[in-house]
Amino acid sequence: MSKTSKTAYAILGMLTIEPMSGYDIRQLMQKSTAHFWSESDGQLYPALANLTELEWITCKLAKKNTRDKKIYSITKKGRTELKKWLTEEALTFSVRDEFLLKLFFGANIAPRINAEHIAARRYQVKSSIAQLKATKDYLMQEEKNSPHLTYWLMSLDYGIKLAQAKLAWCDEVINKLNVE
Amino acid sequence: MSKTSKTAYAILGMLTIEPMSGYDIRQLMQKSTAHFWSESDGQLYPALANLTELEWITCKLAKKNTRDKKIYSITKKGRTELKKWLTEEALTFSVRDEFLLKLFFGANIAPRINAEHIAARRYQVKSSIAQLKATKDYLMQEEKNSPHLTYWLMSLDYGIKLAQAKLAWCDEVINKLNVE
DNA sequence: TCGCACATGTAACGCGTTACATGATTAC
DNA sequence: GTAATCATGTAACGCGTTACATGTGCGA
Repeated sequence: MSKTSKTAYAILGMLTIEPMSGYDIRQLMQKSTAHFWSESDGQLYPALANLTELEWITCKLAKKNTRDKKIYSITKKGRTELKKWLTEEALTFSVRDEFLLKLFFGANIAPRINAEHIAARRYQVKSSIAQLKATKDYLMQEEKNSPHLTYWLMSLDYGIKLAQAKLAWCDEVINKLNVE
Repeated sequence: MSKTSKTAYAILGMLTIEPMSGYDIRQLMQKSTAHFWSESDGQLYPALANLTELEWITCKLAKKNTRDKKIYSITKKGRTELKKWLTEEALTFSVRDEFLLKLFFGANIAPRINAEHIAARRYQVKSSIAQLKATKDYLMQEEKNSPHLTYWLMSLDYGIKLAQAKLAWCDEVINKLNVE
């Protein structure tokens, strides 16, 4: 197991929800953790093979009509490793926001162009709020009894709160640039 | 020039503030853009050499006492390229927050442990707010006449607003976990 | 019948980090 | 005298993305 990559744990975590295929995991990540964590295909599939070899997960072939599908489940060993990781302090945190980097150097171009960039960002943020809220409503209806619900809602509320702060900031700075 | 890396532009932008050494650029990044953008030594120094070769920047040796120091300046060509980039829409945006990933899977461990993680995070966020505010105060006093000030304050306000939202979220979810 | 969603993977590439190497100066 | 800061770089490594390869099933 690699010492720095968290891909394995992201997979293990997803498999505590229910047994899933690699494709399902990717879909679920895009719907649920994308606003703070994501993995690409090139990470996911090799990691699944590796975890199977380690016996942290097992694989069962499912015939879905004529097409094969690999359904992965977490093992006892896998659960132990996951819990160990969940208990440790989180260290990895990285952001790279090209938009803010450009704005930081905004004095080099016309205020109008910066204002346009902010307006575009505002639109994106607004869409993301709508999407996060829709997911929240969906979960509260469809996953009422899931033991995961509390934590899923927490991570969603985090995303919503941050996005709302971003929105408020956009409005504030657009005003500042327009009066200049 | 690489098509995906923004290191070159981050350097060019910094050099529009004033001529600087590689060491200065790194220091400045850590003090100013770290909350949304950063570069490591292994990116910075080769990029400086590369940009000099392209004539987007120039290099002058400064004798600081007996020790050599390379002071870089942005060229006209460099300014043109920077402005071009600043005008284009920002595309790169990535976050990886291990803390939130762990919380998302929090149902697998005791609520108390999750609460502890959140408390640790709360402390970090609080420190970062203090630091961002201190930087803001410093800039408003010491850079009153800089043409960059408006944009620097905007990026700081972004960081402060977001951190405050994070703080509010921490308080909210800690309460939720404690009453359970 | 055309395109999209489902489904699993591999290979190349290069970005970005970490550790290493070196040495001067300054503050305690 | 010794630890921290100033100062510049290189080399190895591997994480993570992107593009490629392949094929099925289904709805319009």
